[in-house]
Amino acid sequence: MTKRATIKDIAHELNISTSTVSRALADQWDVNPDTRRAVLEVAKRLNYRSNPISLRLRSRQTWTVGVVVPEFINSYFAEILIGMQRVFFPKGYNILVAQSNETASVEENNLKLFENNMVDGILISVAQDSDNTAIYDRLLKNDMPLVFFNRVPEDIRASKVIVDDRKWAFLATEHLISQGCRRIAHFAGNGNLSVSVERRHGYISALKKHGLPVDESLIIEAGLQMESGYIGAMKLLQMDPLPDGLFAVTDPVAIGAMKFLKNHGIRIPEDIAVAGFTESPYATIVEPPLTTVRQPTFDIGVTAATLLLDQITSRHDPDKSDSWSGDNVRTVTLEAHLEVRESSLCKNFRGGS
Amino acid sequence: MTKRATIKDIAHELNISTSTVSRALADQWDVNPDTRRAVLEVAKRLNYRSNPISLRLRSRQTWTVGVVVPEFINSYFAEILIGMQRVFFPKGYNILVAQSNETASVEENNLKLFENNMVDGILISVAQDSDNTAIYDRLLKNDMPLVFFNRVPEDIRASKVIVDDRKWAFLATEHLISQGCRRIAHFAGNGNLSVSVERRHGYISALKKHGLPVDESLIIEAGLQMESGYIGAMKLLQMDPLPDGLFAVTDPVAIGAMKFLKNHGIRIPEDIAVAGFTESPYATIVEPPLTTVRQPTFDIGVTAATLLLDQITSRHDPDKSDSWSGDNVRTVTLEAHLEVRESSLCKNFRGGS
DNA sequence: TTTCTTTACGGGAGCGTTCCCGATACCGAA
DNA sequence: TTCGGTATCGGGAACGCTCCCGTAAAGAAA
Repeated sequence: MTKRATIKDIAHELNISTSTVSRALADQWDVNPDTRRAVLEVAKRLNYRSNPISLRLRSRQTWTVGVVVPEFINSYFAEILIGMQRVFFPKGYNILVAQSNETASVEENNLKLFENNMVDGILISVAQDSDNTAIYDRLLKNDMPLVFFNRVPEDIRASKVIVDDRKWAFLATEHLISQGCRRIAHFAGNGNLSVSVERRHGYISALKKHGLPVDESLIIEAGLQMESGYIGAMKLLQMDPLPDGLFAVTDPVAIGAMKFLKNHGIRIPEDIAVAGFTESPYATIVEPPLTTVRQPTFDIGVTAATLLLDQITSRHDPDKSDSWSGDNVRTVTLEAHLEVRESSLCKNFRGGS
Repeated sequence: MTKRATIKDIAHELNISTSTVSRALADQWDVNPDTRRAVLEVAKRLNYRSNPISLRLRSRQTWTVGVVVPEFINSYFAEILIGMQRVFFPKGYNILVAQSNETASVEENNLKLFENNMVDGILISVAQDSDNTAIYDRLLKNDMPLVFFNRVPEDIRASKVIVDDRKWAFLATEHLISQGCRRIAHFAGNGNLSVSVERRHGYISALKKHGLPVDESLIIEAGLQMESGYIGAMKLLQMDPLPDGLFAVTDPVAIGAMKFLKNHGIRIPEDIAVAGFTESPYATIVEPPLTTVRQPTFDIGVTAATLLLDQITSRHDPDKSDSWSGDNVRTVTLEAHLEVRESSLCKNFRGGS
């Protein structure tokens, strides 16, 4: 009852060797159909299931991959994780998840944990204040399969899965302009994070394209979460005149700002139009519903996982093993979608149909 | 570079046996301090880290636990998972997470996956339509450490971590009554789910205690997600007169209902006061902010994980091994908190300070 | 009959580690 | 000198499995 049947039990029962049982179970050619049948029957009767640990020891693989995310209570990364599961589970891989809590040192510990556990590969979206480039480099040098997604370091030669943050920030800002906004503020994320930098660039180039002045005082550097939205909105309120548009680096930031502004009698979108980034369920809950850029979260997970899986399997191929020439380094850019909602429908449309 | 140092490498380098190295690393008594020092030095130089797989094979433990949740994009279960991580990671255990998507068959597959992976224990919150009692029984009979949390089966003799759903539903309903509501509708979850049953009971007994009639037509059985809120609200609107209160089985249901009602010109809380259950970030985002019962998610995770850990470790104790007498079966009930917000502040308070 | 090939199976090493047990060497005591 | 004791170490099995290699039996080809 409590003891799990092993290959030895089957062998003993049939008076054959473990080798033969192993071959029968593995459906090899050099085993008599009769014995194979007998083996399978006994295996079924004893409810035999192979011991995954021994297989891992033998194959010198853990069949486990590690995923590091900044957090996963905001549904964005949770959805990505589901996409990754869809790829790895059918292939017999397990997934270990760790949160960096936006902290570089925690991220480093997570990576060490994964190394000690000898994961076969790592998927990572870097923390807000991360400067762990040296660690990524070491991992890559040690031949650890590694794929970045969503938040990626600039100067690392590794596979990445992203959306074109700059492009979609540009389009979101342009949308605000098209709605009649002329003084558009931007709540930017922290400096060195790829998504922050790119989205800020997109914002600026949209202004430039449409001949609007780039006013640095309208760019408020805060963070990525809701509290940052509050803080930014406080500064916003002190401006005279109030900007007529706001492009926030993330939805939570936008929502935090909206809450603060509404509490102070500012109407959205009439007084100020708002757009966020990275669709979340909140966007449809908040009032008015928030214009934002919807990312293909599930696909991001699937794509990143597939890239990693390629690296893992090709590593064991005798094809192109040690030479770096087997170029698995790819950057995949996925499409997104600008989800226009009421929070930004204003100005020339105001009072329209 | 690519090869990980083993105990053999150290032994070879120092011309001693692997046994001695093992003992030196394990800090045993019967090893010369000098050799121990030498071993540790070489280990450090070679960056030796023990191979977790071989340890698992030897110890006949996987140092892995499985967690089955209905979903984890709604932050509730995500927060619980973080609590579990806090317990297991420091002890060297890994966590495998699987979603049942509220489906019994998927849940069954998840459990089988965990069994095949030989997890040391399982934590589970059962799916909405689950009737996998036979499977839970089999797991328990096979000595699999098992702890239920949040959503638990009634008739299973296993450890459980819950909040008193009946009590808090009672208090939430009573709160609506105290606000002047006299015809309170209830959006109930599906029939057999523990939380649905208990919360419905709490709702009914609150009505009874305050001498209000229990009108079965006011109890609308839907689901647990936002769409159920829409559907319920549709039926609500057809009632004449409209109920003046609504207690929804979950926050998403409440929020879905609010959205529908607001779209149809119903004012909250003036026309109908609303309360939900299970705090989520949405509750503060939605307008008006939603009254709800806040659960100690992190503690639920910590508690469930601790109970499971106890079972796992005590199983390997020679103390009380095979006999069932070592009673690890416990039900822990954690406290919650009624979070009163504007969605339910009405009637006698209306127009007040 | 002899030789060769095919078919089917067993032996045993090895993955990395722990741990039981036996062996050696040295020391003081008889 | 001999003996029991202590400190230190090595040998080897074991965890469960795969896979390389060797080998026996049986049939086919010489």
